Amino acid sequence: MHSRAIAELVLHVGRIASGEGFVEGLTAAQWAVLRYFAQANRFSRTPSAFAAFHGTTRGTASQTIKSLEIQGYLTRMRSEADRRSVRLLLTDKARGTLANDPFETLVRAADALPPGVRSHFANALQRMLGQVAGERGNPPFGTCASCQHLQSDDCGREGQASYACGFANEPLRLDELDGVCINFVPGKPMTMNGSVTGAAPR
Amino acid sequence: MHSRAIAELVLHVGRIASGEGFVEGLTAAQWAVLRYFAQANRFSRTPSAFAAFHGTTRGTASQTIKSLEIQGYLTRMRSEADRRSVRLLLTDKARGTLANDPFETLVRAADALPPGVRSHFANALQRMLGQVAGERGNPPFGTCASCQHLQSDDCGREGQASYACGFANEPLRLDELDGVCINFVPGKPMTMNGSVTGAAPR
DNA sequence: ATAATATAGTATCGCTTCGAAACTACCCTC
DNA sequence: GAGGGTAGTTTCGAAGCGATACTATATTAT
Repeated sequence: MHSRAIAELVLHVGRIASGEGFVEGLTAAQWAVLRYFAQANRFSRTPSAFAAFHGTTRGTASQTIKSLEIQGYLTRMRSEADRRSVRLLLTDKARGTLANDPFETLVRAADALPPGVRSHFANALQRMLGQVAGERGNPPFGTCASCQHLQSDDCGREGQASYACGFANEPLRLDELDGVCINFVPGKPMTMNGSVTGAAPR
Repeated sequence: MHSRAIAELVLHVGRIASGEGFVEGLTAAQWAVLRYFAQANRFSRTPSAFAAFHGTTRGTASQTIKSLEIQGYLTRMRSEADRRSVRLLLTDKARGTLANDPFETLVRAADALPPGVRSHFANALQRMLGQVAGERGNPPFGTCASCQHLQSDDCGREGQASYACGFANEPLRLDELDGVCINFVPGKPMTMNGSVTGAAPR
């Protein structure tokens, strides 16, 4: 199978999985917003971050978000730190609805891959994304696990490592490490030694 | 990496690669039409087939095709066999323009995968497509190589096999075996009586 | 044959979405 | 505190889409 056919497959799978968007009365763009805010970390739950992620304009993102707010899927809070900024959170209604996302068929398909294949598949996809995003000037969008800004400080205590984001200068809870972040920089993959770098997060 | 993240990656790669559609003055939908008619085989170069492939309606497909015809990217011919039907062909202009398809970045990314990884990647993708298309009721769309309708008649002569499509009852030229077909049925991968059939799965 | 039904494709209508540009409010630096 | 940058919204026009109705041709039943 040739590269062109593979590329076409990627597009086709995505189109079929996310198209037919009118399940549950939501459009494809609206599903994308809900999915984004379900996986974005604390620093990235803003209209601008979604716009960058989705490759659209802030204006368009703003409209889609507003429509979801009106329907009760999102709630907004102004940021304390930056009064221009807005925090969006999924409502319980949204979390329930996400189970019916047409996109879930694709999740199941990924889940059905044999475990060995799955990890290689994911790696290949991530490489492709890196290359495509690079050529197109899109931000990479990854998780803390492989981000240059991740700082870990295990303090010599067993099983008690604490993490922080060197970019935001904020400590990170363990459950936050899996969130997608707009400030992601594809740095080195794994943990570092016990030395803390620079200023300690307060 | 979890299944959900993988699924999201597939969508995201596809979105970034095919989005930003206004390169060369064509929209994303128009690029999709050009790509389709560049790879569809003789039986599948019709508006309806494209609509089925792309997961849209015939009306929408008709509009997009008309716009491309007006711009000189497609030419139309009425079918001789079925006078309702229409054959669309890419013009030279279209073939030249396809080189600037934003989608080519994705092709390059697929091409940059190590050869061993690439084939596994393609297999995994195809499995996922099969599952998703099945759940969603989309036609599978594959090539003759793995289609149930493919009939080969090697006449005992070495290297002189001739092929035919049992569905259309038409002989197939060798160069037609790689085209995507709307009548594809995912039958057995490699039928052929006891003879060497290409490379073994490595 | 003729009628009924199905299919390929097109045209029209209204709704939604999108991107561009203008605008407000806020932050930061000098 | 002035200037420039950023977060977000609004407005507007263009394009896309899906639904529906329509024409023309095929196919099947009677």
